Amino acid sequence: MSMDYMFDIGTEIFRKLTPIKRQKVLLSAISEFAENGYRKASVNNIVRTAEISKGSLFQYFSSKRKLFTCTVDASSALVKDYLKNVRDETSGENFFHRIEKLILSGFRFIDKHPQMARIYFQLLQSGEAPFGSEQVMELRKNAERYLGELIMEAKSKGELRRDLNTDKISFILYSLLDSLLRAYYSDFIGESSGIYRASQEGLNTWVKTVIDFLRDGISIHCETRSAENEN
Amino acid sequence: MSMDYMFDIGTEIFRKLTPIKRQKVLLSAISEFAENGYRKASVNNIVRTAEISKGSLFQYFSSKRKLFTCTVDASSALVKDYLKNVRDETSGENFFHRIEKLILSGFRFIDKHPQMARIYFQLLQSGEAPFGSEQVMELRKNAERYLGELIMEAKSKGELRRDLNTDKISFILYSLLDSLLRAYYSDFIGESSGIYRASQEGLNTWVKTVIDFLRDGISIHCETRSAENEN
DNA sequence: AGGTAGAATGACCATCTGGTCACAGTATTT
DNA sequence: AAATACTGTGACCAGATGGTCATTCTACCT
Repeated sequence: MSMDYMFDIGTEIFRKLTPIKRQKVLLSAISEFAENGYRKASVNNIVRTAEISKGSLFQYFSSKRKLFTCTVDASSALVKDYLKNVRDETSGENFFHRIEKLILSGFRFIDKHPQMARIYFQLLQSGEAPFGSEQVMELRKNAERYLGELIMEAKSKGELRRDLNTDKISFILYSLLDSLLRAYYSDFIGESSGIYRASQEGLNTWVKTVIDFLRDGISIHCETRSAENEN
Repeated sequence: MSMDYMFDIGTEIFRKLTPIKRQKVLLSAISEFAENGYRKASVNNIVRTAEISKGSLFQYFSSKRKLFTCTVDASSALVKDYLKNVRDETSGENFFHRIEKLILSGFRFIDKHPQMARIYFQLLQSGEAPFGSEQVMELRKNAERYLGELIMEAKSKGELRRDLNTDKISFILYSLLDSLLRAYYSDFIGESSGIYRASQEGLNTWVKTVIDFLRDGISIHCETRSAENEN
């Protein structure tokens, strides 16, 4: 782990640099993009904080756009790592436990890599991407596919109802998880709900609420339900 | 309705203009902001499509920022209108029916005012606002409060379980609805799920899926559930 | 030490930005 | 008809943007 995520990135010249310098440049870029989004991010700022000349930056990455896609690639490589870890570590466990661990792992990712999280979030919903929306779509599709696999596995193990549409539930589940993580990350989404920078305990009760909701919904249950359905 | 949403907006001079001209200016601004977001939106473009001089625009709205907040105000006034209508028209109906109508009303809003919807969406999650995040938070809080009232009403009518935390469920519900509407609006969110520009029929099955999910969750139910809980 | 290949540099470029203001145009009042 | 008040206008401003390239510097090879 650690710095593997910045390997196949940038031009040859960039890859010849010492790891320290490479990291300094990439971290500067990540920081600037995270803080300002793609458009307002300034290459001038990046070269200043990275302490290199502008000419060098454009020798490392042929354009601002390219530099951005590289930072995104680095970030999504890390995300995939987290996802894979959760899947492996919870293999065989109950579906709802797996989702619980997935959420907690998401919180940890945000704690450790808030700037990458920010880039990722901005990208995934504002669509303010310098490249076509296909690549953004691909990121989302990957996540939904991942959830879809968990769901199918759980269905076959009898933990979920078989009549559920996997794709639709994947979408719904993704929306929910995404929203939780965003709320943990962002003040103006999460403050009212109390998720933003919540304590471990606060997070746990939130996760419990969400899992319960996933499991059973919100209606009055069982015998009573059939009556309620008629209105 | 129709054009009421652009009344108390802009400077005195702007308000003295003929409604036609006012609308032309505001629509130009809305269009530009929707297409490019706040930052990339260009006042030069706005004055060009509105066919006024730049000097005039800055006499109507003292700054780009002010112009933006005015378009947002206009949009959110319209949104409130829609919300209020749904609440009034479904008064007394079953909770899940109300939510269903709320979603459908959301789709209609997007159909009729796609540009306003875009501005609203961008604002509410990218946080790329020219003003403090408090105002953005306020928009979201309003929506959650609205849902919270529906939920409390339903609880008191015995349609929802009393042990549910209203605030948390409001948050979850908001996330779900927001995500649905976004998917209907945006290609790169909604294409994989098939919601994007879906037919009326496609939308209906989606709404049904979501409502069912809300009602009952995804686990195996009743007798079987207690066994499942143990793993 | 001299030569050479490749990397670092920052002044410079065209273009765009939000915003201003002296002036021109047009009603309205006297 | 003259004077006054108000609105419209676009050339112009300072600043920032992404990107370039002739030049300088550095390090390795002979």
